[in-house]
Amino acid sequence: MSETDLPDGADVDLGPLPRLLGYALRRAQLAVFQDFHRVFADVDIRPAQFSVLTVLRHTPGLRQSQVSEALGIKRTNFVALFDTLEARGLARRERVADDRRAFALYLTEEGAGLLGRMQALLVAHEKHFIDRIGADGRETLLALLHRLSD
Amino acid sequence: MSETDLPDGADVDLGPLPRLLGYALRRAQLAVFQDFHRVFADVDIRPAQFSVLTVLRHTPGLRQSQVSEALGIKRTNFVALFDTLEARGLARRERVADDRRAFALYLTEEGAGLLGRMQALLVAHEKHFIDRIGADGRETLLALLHRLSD
DNA sequence: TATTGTTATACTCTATAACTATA
DNA sequence: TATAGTTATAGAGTATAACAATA
Repeated sequence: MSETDLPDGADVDLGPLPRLLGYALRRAQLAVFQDFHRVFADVDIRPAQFSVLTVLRHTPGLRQSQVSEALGIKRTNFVALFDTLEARGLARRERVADDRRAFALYLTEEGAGLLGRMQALLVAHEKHFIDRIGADGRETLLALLHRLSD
Repeated sequence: MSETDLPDGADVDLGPLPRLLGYALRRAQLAVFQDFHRVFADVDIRPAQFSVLTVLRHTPGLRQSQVSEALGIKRTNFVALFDTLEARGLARRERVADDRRAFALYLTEEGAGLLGRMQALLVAHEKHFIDRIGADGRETLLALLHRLSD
């Protein structure tokens, strides 16, 4: 190994960094998203895509701008994201009768089916972290996170 | 406004999404990083740059690979990041005597000075969120986050 | 042979300006 | 004039492969 007494990268003391909310949040989010990618690699669904499909199942017929704004995705970036879902046959755009500029968004049957099958993956993914902090820890964490992002 | 009864984007019900750890973490991290950018815009320092400077103050003389690995930054991406800090005169590379492949990294006096002045910004930034969740909430949150990112 | 730092490169995510078709 | 969706584009952030110098 090393000739010095210096620790290797994994053991370096980060000083005050782990006490900073932003740093701790970034590391935690990275860990959770990495697990998401691992679990959902088979179905080739990324977090943002999953969030869109989930919103459409919960509230079908929302307009494109409503979905993108609610999820914090710029409407300009939402276009390609939804194009991908549509090209895969998981969701579709439908013209709105009383405003021909707008699209109403829906899951396809295939999209609903895939989302249904993904619930098992989602449970496994969440469980991986509930096992670390407990059900109570999860509730506490969610409440604190919501108060940060009000 | 709209002719329909549909809520606008900000009021769309996201369904089960806010109950998911990954989603809640992403939204919280976004809120905190946006505040970081707002507070540190004047000094033109980004979160990753701040983390490097902070580690170098706490442990001067670490090798480039140690810093990048400890912070979860690929060594290949660390090069340009540190080049920027060096070009701004905030940090420097120094050849290591017993391993001429490696660089030891240090803050410059200017870097230490800037980091010192940034402590006030950092306190204001953290306070913005401590005001929302309380000092106890912060301790609880940090503990939970660390257990997620073990 | 392995490691440290580097370059080149590509892919995702995010952000802004400008366009179209409708309202 | 304003809005919904779109295109083009540019900047971050992140990932891999391959190289030079050194161990």
